[in-house]
Amino acid sequence: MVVPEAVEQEGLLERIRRLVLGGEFPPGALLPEAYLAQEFDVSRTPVREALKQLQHEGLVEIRPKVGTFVREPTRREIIELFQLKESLEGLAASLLARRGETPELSVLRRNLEDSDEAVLTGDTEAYARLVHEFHWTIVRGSDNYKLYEHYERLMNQLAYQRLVIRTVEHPGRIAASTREHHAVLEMIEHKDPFGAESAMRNHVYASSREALITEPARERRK
Amino acid sequence: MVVPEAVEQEGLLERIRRLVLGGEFPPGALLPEAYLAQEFDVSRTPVREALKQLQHEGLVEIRPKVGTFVREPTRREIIELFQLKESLEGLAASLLARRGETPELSVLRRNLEDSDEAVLTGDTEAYARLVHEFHWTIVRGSDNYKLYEHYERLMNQLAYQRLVIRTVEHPGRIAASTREHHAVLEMIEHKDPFGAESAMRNHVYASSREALITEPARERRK
DNA sequence: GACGGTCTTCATGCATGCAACCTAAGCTGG
DNA sequence: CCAGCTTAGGTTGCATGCATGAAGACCGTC
Repeated sequence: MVVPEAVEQEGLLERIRRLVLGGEFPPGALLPEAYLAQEFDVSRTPVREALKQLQHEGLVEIRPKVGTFVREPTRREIIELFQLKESLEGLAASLLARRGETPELSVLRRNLEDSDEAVLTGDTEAYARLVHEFHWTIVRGSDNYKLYEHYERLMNQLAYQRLVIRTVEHPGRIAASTREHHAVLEMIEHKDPFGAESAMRNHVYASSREALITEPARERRK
Repeated sequence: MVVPEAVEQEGLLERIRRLVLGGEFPPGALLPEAYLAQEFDVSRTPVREALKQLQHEGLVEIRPKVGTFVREPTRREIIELFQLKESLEGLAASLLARRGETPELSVLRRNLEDSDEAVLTGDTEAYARLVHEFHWTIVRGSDNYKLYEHYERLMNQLAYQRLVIRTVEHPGRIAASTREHHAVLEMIEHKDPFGAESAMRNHVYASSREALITEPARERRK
């Protein structure tokens, strides 16, 4: 699947998004247009356009005439987003299972081999990367680009990178997660859409529960 | 559920979106910033911001240095979007079935009564409106605002209004659709999340097949 | 008549300037 | 000492001007 990325101005949006997701600015911090403009050596106009995008993605909050602030999803929103994640990834697994032999399948097989090894060696960093690849490969393998787009948006809203790191650190979770991944791939290889969807949803649900346990219940700015 | 709508500049985005969805400009037509600016009595800057939003929603295509054009989804994209619709509405029905007695349930009951009457009297216009309300009520009743947001975005991409009109005109479809609506509500009232999801997905799938049959396979601008 | 090159026209992309407005700090009076 | 008001600083919101670039028309030539 081709993932077009216009280099033109999308670069700026990407860079600002990375800035926000990367945690360079703590949640609640002010993101002045002028600063970003100077930082990226452009004028305020394209910065404004990018920030408006990020607002619609839910990553920042623009308080009119006041400023743009880094937004942190509430616990409730995270739960809501994980429910969506479960549904979308379930759909992706189902669609992938319907397809014939695709390049994504060999990627998944290789991924699980590497994951097994990462579990044995205790390389949590590599494991986190492989988990990431596993999920994205399934979504890309669904051969549904609109699903891919919505999933991308969803992941951006989840500020996923910050969450998954903590989740992976749980000792027992890694082994369980790997087993679930194997189960998902097995269903896909058996061309069982329903089973694949079910396995995927179970996996996402279990994974989200872990993430929510780790996630402290913090609220801010009434 | 509260649906906040900032009146500030969202009004402009909404109005331009309505212009595009309403079919005032045929697909492929040029949407000059200057024209829109004059039409809505603002400068080009806010118009540009709104158009960039619509581009990310998939409603328009901005060809750099050339112009902004109304985009028509391809047949393949419509299929992809309907698959997403099936998944999201299935999730919504499932979540609604998990909830206790909510105001949305009485809305749905009333909706089906009115629908039955519209079927008898052959009032297709009222029926189309009721179908619209039925689906949105379920999504709102899911009590998942992120789902609501993604669904809204999905529906915008589907340019739904143009599609559903043609679908409803099929004679046999209306009766079947009503039966399916009743089945969905029954599952929800029985607090059967799995059954509700299943019934909803079946309904959306059947409805999408009708829409795709009616939809001519047209492609444009290679 | 057809083809190639140039040129005009037009729309976007971005920088900049100014006004509106919100926030907070400081000041004054009680 | 505190409360209310005033004022100054800062940030966004929008209008405007200019440069860039693309697409089509037009003209000259073969």
